[in-house]
Amino acid sequence: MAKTNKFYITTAIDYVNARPHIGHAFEKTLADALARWNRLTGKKVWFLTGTDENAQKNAQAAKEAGIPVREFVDKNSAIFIELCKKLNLSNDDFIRTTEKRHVETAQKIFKKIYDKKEIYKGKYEGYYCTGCEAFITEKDLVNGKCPEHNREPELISEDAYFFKLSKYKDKLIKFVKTYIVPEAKKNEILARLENEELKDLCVSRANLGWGIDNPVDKKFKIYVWIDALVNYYSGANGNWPADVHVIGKGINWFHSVIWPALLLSAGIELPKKLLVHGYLNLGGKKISKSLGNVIDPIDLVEKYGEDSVRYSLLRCSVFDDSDYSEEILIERNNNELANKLGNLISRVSALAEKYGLKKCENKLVKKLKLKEIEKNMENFEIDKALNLIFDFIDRCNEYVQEKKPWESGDSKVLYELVDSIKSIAILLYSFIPSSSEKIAETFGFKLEFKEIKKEIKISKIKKAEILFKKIELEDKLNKLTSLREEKQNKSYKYEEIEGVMSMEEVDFSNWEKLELRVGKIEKVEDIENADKLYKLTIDIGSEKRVVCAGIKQHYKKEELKGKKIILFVNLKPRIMRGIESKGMILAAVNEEESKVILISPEKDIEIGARVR
RNA sequence: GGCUGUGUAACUCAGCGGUAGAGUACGGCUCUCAUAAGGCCGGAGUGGAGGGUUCAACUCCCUUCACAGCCA
Repeated sequence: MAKTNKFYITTAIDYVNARPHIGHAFEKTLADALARWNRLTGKKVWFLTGTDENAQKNAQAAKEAGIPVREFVDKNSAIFIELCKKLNLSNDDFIRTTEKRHVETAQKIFKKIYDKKEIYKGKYEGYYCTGCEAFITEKDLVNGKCPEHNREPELISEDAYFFKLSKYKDKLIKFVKTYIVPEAKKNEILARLENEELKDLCVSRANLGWGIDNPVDKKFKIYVWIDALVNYYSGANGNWPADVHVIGKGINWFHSVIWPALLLSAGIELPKKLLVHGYLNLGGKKISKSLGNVIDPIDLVEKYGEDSVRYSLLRCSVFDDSDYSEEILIERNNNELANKLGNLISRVSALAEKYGLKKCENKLVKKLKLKEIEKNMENFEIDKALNLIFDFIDRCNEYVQEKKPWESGDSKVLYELVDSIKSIAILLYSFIPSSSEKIAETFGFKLEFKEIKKEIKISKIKKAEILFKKIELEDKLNKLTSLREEKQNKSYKYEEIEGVMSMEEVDFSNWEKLELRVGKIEKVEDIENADKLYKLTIDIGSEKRVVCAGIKQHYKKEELKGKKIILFVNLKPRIMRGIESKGMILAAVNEEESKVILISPEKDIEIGARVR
């Protein structure tokens, strides 16, 4: 593959019907790190991100909020722009699909494919869910409602425009092999391409007033495929084809199959790579708005600073799902940024101020695996590159310990250390840019990749300011508690809507879904700061469960221990006071809740017995 | 339901046919240049479960369980 000197990278564009969550921040930060890295290594970079604003979903959300759509999307996309600034992203452009440049390009491409007779008019019949913005098949309906949005879809039979996706199957199979990273995600698409029949794709929808007009038939709008995907092309600013599209695994199919097919049809060059990243989980649960476990990334940056947030995000696995939480951020900030890196800068700058530097061969820097880091970055393995950089930081701290420059006053050792720090700061520039800038300023070097190989110029060094403040335990607890409460309220609300706790009559199939079993309480523990809750460890035969129960005011620990009770074992787990509660024990409760009486089997029976 | 992936120390994860690794947390020792930081040592795991292939399996194959994702 010929090496070009340009690097065009994009992120997925975001729906603006809600505030950005941490997943958005993750993807953008990943892309930014890659953009900055390539810029650093001398490429001409174009980094594009943006918002998807033409979706009917936005019109709907605006209606619910009671403001004009235009105003609604302006306001919300502004929040995404703010997020980019807060995260110190180096994006060269920010595209909004309501912009003229995009609307015109999308129409041009639609027309081009239409003229080629690969978009044709046909009939579409089916259930349309306005939440999904898609037709859903009858078998996916639950009680006649879309399971994801809990609303009834409309039965629509209408004229529609279709794209001949099927035509490109073979070309796509070939293309995808060099396109998708990582392997697992590639195989997923390949398997489907090879085994399933490609159906033609509906590329129009009825004109409901909001969206991009279908250029060949004003009764229609352009549907999301062409509308949204084309942003990468309309925002390319002469840099097409894209070198990397960074996307989440949920939209792999669209980017691996639909997007290239559209481009092939329109006679446009194909993008080079598709980086499919994993999702962030919060406490083991998928982050989703409906669950209410959203961390607002803008708040996070305001609390902890952009580099701590960026670093903690970039430390997550690129390809696999990872756990993310405020605790993890704090841990990484304190241990890695403050204790290891920050402290190294601090101690070396102090020693350098005192004893000065003396030029010599830098043996220490040989332990830096530069080639490997470069290779990792080429393969988008940011997490691995960071591992290697931080390994080297450890080596530097060990070196200080070993050589004891505070005793020897050895200015050669200090030279080696400062020169090594130079490499570290340059390598970290893509990840924690403003911190790298501060380090460069302290030691007087330029943040350019080629400087790694050059000897550092000796200059007068002054002890550095604190780079990363440690986050206090007290702060940490307060913040986490408030976040957690917020989460609990939201998720409780969600459950209510679901009707799980409602008093309506239920039919047998609903009852059947609930799994009640006999369990034995093995352990009873207090939970810090909780005056009503006990943490119970319950043996249910097949396993042991941790369940939180609000019965502290009604039962003593001794009363509970060894007791056999009945519990729900297939309830959705819930985080209570930071403990994941996997189940709920049954109790009879009177109106004013003064009496809470646990339900026990009337005679002895095996642990794990089903109650029905 | 079909397909794909994941399951390794208390936690977060790495590795991968050849005597189980890192970081954090925890316990002990130690230095004092530094952000009560650093360094050293230590405990810790029947590698989801069960089979098979092999001289040898966490690593390959099969089955099973749990979780996650995709199904246009």
